[in-house]
Amino acid sequence: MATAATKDRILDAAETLFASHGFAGTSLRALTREADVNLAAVHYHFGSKEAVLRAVLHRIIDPINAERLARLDAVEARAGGHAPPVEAVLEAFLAPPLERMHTLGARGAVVLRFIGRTHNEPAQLVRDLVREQFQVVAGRFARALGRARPSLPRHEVAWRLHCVVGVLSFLLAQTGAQAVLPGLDPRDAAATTRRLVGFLAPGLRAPMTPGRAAPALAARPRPHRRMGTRR
Amino acid sequence: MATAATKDRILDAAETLFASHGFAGTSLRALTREADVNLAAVHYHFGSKEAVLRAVLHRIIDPINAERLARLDAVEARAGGHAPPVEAVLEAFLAPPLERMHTLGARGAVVLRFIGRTHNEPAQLVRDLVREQFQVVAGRFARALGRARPSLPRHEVAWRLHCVVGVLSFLLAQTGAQAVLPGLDPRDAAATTRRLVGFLAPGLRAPMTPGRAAPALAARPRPHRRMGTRR
DNA sequence: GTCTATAACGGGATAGAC
DNA sequence: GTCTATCCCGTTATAGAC
Repeated sequence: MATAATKDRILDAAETLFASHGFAGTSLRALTREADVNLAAVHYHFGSKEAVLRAVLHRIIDPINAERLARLDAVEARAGGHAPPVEAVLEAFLAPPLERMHTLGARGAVVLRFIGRTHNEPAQLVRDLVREQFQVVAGRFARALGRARPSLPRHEVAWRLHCVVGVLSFLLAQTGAQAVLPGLDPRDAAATTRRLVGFLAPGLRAPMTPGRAAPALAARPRPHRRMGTRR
Repeated sequence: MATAATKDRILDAAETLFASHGFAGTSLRALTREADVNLAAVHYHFGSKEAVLRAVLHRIIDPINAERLARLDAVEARAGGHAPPVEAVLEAFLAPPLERMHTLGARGAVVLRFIGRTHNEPAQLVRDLVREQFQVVAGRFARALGRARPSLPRHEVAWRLHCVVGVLSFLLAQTGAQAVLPGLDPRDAAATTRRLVGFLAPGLRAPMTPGRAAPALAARPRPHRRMGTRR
């Protein structure tokens, strides 16, 4: 069908450009140039720039979140009534986006960057849409992690999961960038996942931070203030 | 002096708007409205929108990075030839931006969000400027962490520091947002720092991830693929 | 469904009076 | 140093022919 091709070309181009320059930084003309499509076609198929964004977001994020939930189901089923270990829950959360790289082929790197960016997009609209789609997933994973670490207050678990999202989105956002991640091969999703789990799981397993911290923690530079007042 | 007031009002407004809507999402007209300044004044004082960005970036980031280095100096001096503990190095890195909140008063929350955003700004220009200013700091902290964990390959240390930046920037970017961080009081910098150190230090202390991971880690849903091909 | 043409407006930048 | 007025271009969106 020739008509579907146009629509998909628009979505592909939008992915690429939004991933690289953000929503506000991408004009519809740049989009039509990249997609080799007429300007009016965009409005015919989607109605507005905002609608294009919504479509792109769903196409990318929905399958990943579905896969996350499916894996969490599997992990919990395997644990059979018990709380699954933190590492398994983490992997169910982290692996789906990382593995997306392969199933998407050439578009993989772009999509990963897109996902990474969305969580910190300046455009309010983008963040709202993402949060909305993400809410269910975050809730289920927070509960799973809470069961794995019952000694932690619920808000602490939620906060730590939030940190996990921060790391993931930051790394994804730089996919394909100039060697910022030495030794990290974005095409080896399994290795990246293991590495991330290895880094994050200890933090999730850590006990509550004590009011008074480790000995060296009190080390502040004595009156040495060089923070600079306004010039 | 009445002339300096205009320039500073422009910088203040730029901070606020760039932090909220990003570089591309902020127009010079919006800027002049916020600053209550004439459009031509912006060009007189700075020359271009890009130059405004550069000025704002330096005003915010330079003192924080200087403070980071000063604290790292202090921490290393205290260790007296030995490698300072991971926790102390982490705190020297994390505390300065978090404490900035206080010294800046009302502008504090805005500035924090700005810092968080810049690391993931869609605009290439912003990321380049930030990377340039950040390079020296990142290098010194990576070396300090490497000395603290001599058994880790250098690129692994760099990668983990990268993850730390990811967490920090993600949290900062949401400063002042709608209760996304339950239980985290952005005005108590010391508590936030402790909490972050408590979460991140275990990951930095962790040994290299083994090729084959922990038992539960192999848990993948068997042919269950629901990742969704393109529709 | 796809095109051209254009509307209606906002963008950054600048000239020149004061 | 600060203003008004204006240039010129790019922006989203739409009308209407094909």
